[in-house]
Amino acid sequence: MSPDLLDATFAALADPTRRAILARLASGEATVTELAAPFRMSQPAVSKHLKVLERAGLVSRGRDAQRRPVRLEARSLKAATDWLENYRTYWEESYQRLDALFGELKAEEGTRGGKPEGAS
Amino acid sequence: MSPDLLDATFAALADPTRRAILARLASGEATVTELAAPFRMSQPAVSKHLKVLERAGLVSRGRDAQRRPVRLEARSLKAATDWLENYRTYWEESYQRLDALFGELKAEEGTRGGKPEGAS
DNA sequence: CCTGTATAAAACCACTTGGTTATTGAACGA
DNA sequence: TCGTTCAATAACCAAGTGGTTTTATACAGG
Repeated sequence: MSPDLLDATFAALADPTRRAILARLASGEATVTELAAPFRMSQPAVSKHLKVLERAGLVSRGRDAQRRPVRLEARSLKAATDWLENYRTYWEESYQRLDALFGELKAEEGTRGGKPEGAS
Repeated sequence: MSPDLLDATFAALADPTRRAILARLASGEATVTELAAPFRMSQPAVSKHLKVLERAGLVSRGRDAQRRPVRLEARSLKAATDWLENYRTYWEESYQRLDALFGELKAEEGTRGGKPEGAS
């Protein structure tokens, strides 16, 4: 995933209204007015949110007469999740490795030459 | 995870500088000036980014004399990832369920009473 | 006690964001 | 063709963001 897309995706997910829109879309396509209804918010406001979601690739638009149905774009949702998952795993591993090392050093220092725990 | 924390977390992750800071922290604690060095950016700017990361719980600060070492907060990183993963799974499942249903309906309609594909 | 160092805080600026209302555009239905 | 409906665009506004420079604070060490 490109950094720009990551920026756009996380930024898109950072808004509760947009997360609610995604949640709503999980139960099927919807038009802009349908999406706007529950939000006590004007139609243009929702259109703006949709544009943000679209720029992040989280959503795509169809065409049905004058309606522009919105649908979840599962693929790019998965891409974003995978990215986070991979990085998180890596970060966590590094952290734990360092933490273990630090713990070892501290233990050594404390006991002056008698490693207490099962340090490899 | 509370909506506010989700907002803060995704917003924090939406900035490439902050993601780079997290990546850097995976290889160990660092001070503000250490973190600021590679970024051709002033120290206060980095301090602001750190405050954003801290508000999201992604990072915590220690105290070592006048230094304030920053460390990755693996736990809340995991919380965020888990949240996304759960929701993504749910969304994707709903989507696929609906998509399959839609495919079935279309097939029925198209062939007028002779399901062509292996629809269960 | 003064000096240097590490960080935070303040004040400021340009740009973006999330919202509004009003207007325009596109497609249908009669 | 005319009105209606769904959505996008425009123009605007308040508040937030990401950066700056300058100033203040806290601590260590001679």
